[in-house]
Amino acid sequence: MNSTKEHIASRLEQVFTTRGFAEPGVAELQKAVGASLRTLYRYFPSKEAMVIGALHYRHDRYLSFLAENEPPPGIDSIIHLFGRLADWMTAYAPHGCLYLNALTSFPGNAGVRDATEQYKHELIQLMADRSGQKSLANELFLLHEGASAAWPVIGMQAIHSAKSVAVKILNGGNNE
Amino acid sequence: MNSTKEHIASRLEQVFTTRGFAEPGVAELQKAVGASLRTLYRYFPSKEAMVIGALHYRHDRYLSFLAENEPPPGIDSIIHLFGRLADWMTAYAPHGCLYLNALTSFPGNAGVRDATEQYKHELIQLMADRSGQKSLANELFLLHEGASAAWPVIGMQAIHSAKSVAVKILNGGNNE
DNA sequence: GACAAGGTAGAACGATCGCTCTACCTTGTC
DNA sequence: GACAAGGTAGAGCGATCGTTCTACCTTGTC
Repeated sequence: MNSTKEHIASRLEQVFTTRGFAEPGVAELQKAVGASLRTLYRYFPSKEAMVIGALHYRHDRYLSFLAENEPPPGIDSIIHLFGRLADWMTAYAPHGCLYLNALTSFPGNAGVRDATEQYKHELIQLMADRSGQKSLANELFLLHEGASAAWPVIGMQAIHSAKSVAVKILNGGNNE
Repeated sequence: MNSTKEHIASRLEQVFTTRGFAEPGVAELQKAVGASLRTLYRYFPSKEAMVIGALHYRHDRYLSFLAENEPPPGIDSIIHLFGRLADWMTAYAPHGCLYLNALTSFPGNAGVRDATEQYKHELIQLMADRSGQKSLANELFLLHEGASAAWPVIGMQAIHSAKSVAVKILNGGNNE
């Protein structure tokens, strides 16, 4: 990705994060991006492309954010993951998970749905790898999504509850 | 609420449920409602009012749906609740929780935020009452929100995981 | 110093948006 | 049978939407 495009994607992510997907028009996006309308459309030829570009940019950024100072697989790795999630939500996600937001704003959009599918599979795989317990991957993913989704409603309590439940099921031994 | 208004609210809920909040314009809402534009605006004088009207209508409907055949408080009541949630999502919520959808479609809207706050508090109270364990109310609410939010992404697996985690923490004894 | 690549600024397009308005029809009441 | 209440049908408002376009300005390369 060339650097102008990357810069634009980064700004787009920021606008969608703070303003949602439905409310800002392309004029507002352009102003926030700081480039001309023509340049914006050169790299992202429609509003839909801007949305999907922002999602992919966020995904890459989130994965490397999670990986910082990552301990070896096991319960500590999951605790660390939820700690990173708390930092992420605080810093970058006032309105919750960007993917879920996009999906609910454009329920009929195929591009958004595909991007979300990919995001989901990679995260479930991540849960399996980092917990070391494949059978708990779905439950851990649910806790992750639940915490992100409930964040705009109950804030840090969402992460706290999710982490606490994660520890319980990881210590439970019985993997059902 | 008079019956015309109630009928309109019911149809509005249906449209927002299936089509989201951002995509349908007032013209589409009117067509789905089956009333004239003038009548629609008589009862809900703006699109925002239509959104909030639909949310309140859904809330009442959801609470009485959950209450059907409700067992006495305890673990069975929570299991029953997640069973009802599964039925609800299957029948009425292809794109997840209507409140979360509204909140993410209009992150800046005060009316939507207030309605969601009220919804949240009533559900947390419900969790406390039905589990009989006030200290688990937040965690149970998180599981409920997580299941609703993850539903469009992983479907019934979301409810299954949430219910299974709920049983684990209710049986765990240690309420942290 | 000609030229292509890629940038800015912003006018203008047709379509659609939320919303208001006029004109008329039905129904129940006195 | 006059009248108010509340309904339908749908044209039309100004504003905004996503998108395209023209016109001009850099910058690096041959």
